[in-house]
Amino acid sequence: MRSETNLVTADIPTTDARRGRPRDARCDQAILDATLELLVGGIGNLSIDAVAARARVGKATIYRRWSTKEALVVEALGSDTVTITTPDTGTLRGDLEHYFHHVLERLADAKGSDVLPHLIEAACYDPVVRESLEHYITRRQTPVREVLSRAIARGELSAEVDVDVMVDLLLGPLMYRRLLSHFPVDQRFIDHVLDLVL
Amino acid sequence: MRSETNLVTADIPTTDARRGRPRDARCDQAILDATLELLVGGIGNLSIDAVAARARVGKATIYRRWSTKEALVVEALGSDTVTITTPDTGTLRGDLEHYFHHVLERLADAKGSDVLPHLIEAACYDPVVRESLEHYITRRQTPVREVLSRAIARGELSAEVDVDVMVDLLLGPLMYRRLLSHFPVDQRFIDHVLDLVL
Amino acid sequence: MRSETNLVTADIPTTDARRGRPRDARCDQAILDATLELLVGGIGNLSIDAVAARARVGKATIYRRWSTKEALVVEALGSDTVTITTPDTGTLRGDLEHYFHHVLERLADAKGSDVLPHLIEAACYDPVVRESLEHYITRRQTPVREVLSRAIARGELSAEVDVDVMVDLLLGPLMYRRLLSHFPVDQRFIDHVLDLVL
Amino acid sequence: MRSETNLVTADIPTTDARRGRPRDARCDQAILDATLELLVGGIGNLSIDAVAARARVGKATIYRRWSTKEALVVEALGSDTVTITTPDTGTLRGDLEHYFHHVLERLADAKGSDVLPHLIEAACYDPVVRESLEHYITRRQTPVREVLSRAIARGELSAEVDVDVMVDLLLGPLMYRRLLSHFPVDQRFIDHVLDLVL
DNA sequence: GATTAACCGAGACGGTACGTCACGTCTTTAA
DNA sequence: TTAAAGACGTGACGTACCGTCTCGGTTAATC
Repeated sequence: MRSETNLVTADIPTTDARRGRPRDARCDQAILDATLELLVGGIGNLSIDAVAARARVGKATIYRRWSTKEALVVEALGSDTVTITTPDTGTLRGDLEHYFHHVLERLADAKGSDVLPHLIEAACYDPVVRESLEHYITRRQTPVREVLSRAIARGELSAEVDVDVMVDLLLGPLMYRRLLSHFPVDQRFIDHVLDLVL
Repeated sequence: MRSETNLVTADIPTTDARRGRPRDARCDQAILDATLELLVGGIGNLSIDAVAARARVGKATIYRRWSTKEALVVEALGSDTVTITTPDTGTLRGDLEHYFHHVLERLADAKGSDVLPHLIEAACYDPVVRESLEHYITRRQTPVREVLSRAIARGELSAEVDVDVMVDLLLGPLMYRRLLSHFPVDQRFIDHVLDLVL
Repeated sequence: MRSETNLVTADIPTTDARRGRPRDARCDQAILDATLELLVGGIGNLSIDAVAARARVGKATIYRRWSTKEALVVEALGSDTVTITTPDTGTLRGDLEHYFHHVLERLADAKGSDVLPHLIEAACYDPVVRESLEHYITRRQTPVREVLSRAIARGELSAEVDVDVMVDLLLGPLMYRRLLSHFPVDQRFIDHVLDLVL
Repeated sequence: MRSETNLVTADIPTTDARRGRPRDARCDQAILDATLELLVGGIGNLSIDAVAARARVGKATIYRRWSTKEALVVEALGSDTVTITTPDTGTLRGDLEHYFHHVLERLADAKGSDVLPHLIEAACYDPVVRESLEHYITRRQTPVREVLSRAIARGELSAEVDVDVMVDLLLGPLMYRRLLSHFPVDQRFIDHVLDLVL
């Protein structure tokens, strides 16, 4: 399974079929778990040495799978399989309000987290991280895209609307305010955005 | 001058008047120059040691002035005094198109730059950097705010619109797409955003 | 043949007859060849990984045969079957001069070789290597012993002389000077030694 | 003092006079002490990490002074300032017997030590270690040389005898037997050697 | 003019983490 | 059972920066 969807793993030669001792899946899991556990202390305090120690694994075993710390972190975050449920309230506005409500909660929980900003920076250097990050982001956008699609199907939204742009328009302001502005990201802000966009 | 607007410089006691040898202004400049020169290689390759070596300055001379690497970088970027002109085409749409045109150009120039993302991350840890970053961002938003204000004055835009939110709504999607998405930031995208927001 | 004289090989159970796949003799040869080839770069750069890679052999295949790197090296060197001829010039002095002449030539060839010193060190840890090293040394001493025996038989040397000590007295200074001193090991030195000992 | 006689220290630029913070002599001592303490466990178990930890010193502080582990060990051994007293019994034979008696004691104490063999090997690679090792060896030979000089002054030994060769002749067999032979290095052996040489 | 205090360059200091290498063992498929 | 391949835990390697600290030596304002 990992070999199919893996975007960030260090290159595996895969010369032919599979020769030699296969990788131990328990190692993958132990490493990812350790990463998530250490991640709560901020990505700045997350060292490969620490992950290796906590996962009771050699460092080489980590480097064999992920070429950089960020690649590892992205995958660890991705394995955080909190299923994002797609709301269905009947109206686009209702669905979005529902979705943003959850987002606000998550923001409040992990407020001040430096993980995403760090990955954004890492993505500048490492195209693999970049790709993986985009993959992660896309996954998180899924509910919004579905909500929008349904709205178009219902005729509530013009079929001419570019869903990609619409997603950026809904999520971009939120991210922008959080990362770069001193204004609060709260319910009032969400309402304003929805008022203006819809 | 520096002492007035400086937000990130390390505390200077300046207990009384000033005794002892005064700081050498040429050092400030040499350090900032060295920083800008090394910054082209990415902020990841910018070490204090390297800056000190290139500026032919002791490390302590840097730390005496800036408490962190990011504080130094922010100030070095601040000396990048490209004045952002506020367009005035008569219509809000025209003004914004004009403004975004410039932004696109800048993005194309320094594409893939990691400086802003890095500062965003640094701002998570260091409130001084955060403040300075917001200050920098606000400065860059000035033209948009002015354009919006004029539109409201002209009655082209409802007076009820929250300008702060409107700014996020215009700039957020752009930043979001640039940092997190694989979709291109181009004229077409700008048009779409303006179509939907206005 | 190997199984008879082998002193350092890892234990082979050979419990009963032979079951399973028999060992491939070509592996032995490939490993020894690879070892000798890599040995020219110094024993410090000789890793089991490298030998395995060069011999196109699994590491386990090496460990199955030799328990340590040094055991492997000793055996590889052992295949260096330069027969040491015993000179017979009629006089002890002449025989020894003849023998040392050859030794000087060999020293000049492989000067600076680190193999013997390394084995000496390895012998400190591993009694098997120690034994094998002594065996190797004894083999190289054979001509001297024979020459001395003949001298005693001829009455040229007192029958009371301890041949073992005499051998150390002749070869020790040479080795000592080569390994630990900055003085040259040359014909003049040999002459001096012979003058003093005989 | 160190700066005068130091043979193995990593190159100090010494661009001019002395700029920058001078090296802390206490670090030198702490490192050498730690090295000697750890050396009892064999040189194979002596890691730079361990020395640094025990000396409560950063690894860089070690590498700043000694480029290799062996260079460090040699200097540590050299700092072992057990003064080797020169015996004076009145006769050459008596002096040498006295000296060898001490040597045998030392051998018995540190029997099986791998330090010297290891340094001999290291000297093959690193000319600095080689030089330093020779220096160390020469220092240990001092009593023998003095004893021989006195014997020549007394007329007990021909003035034509090359002292350097004589030293090799006396010490070489001992070292040779210890490192390469299975014969014991005992009083009997010493007596034999002295009988034959004198 | 002497004192004093902060500056300056240089670079040593104790640390932390890095990414690599080799070790010797283990685990797979294939012969 | 051996073979090739290569993953595994371990542990040391030597390097790079970090931010702090000492040096000898300036450079003014104060005494």
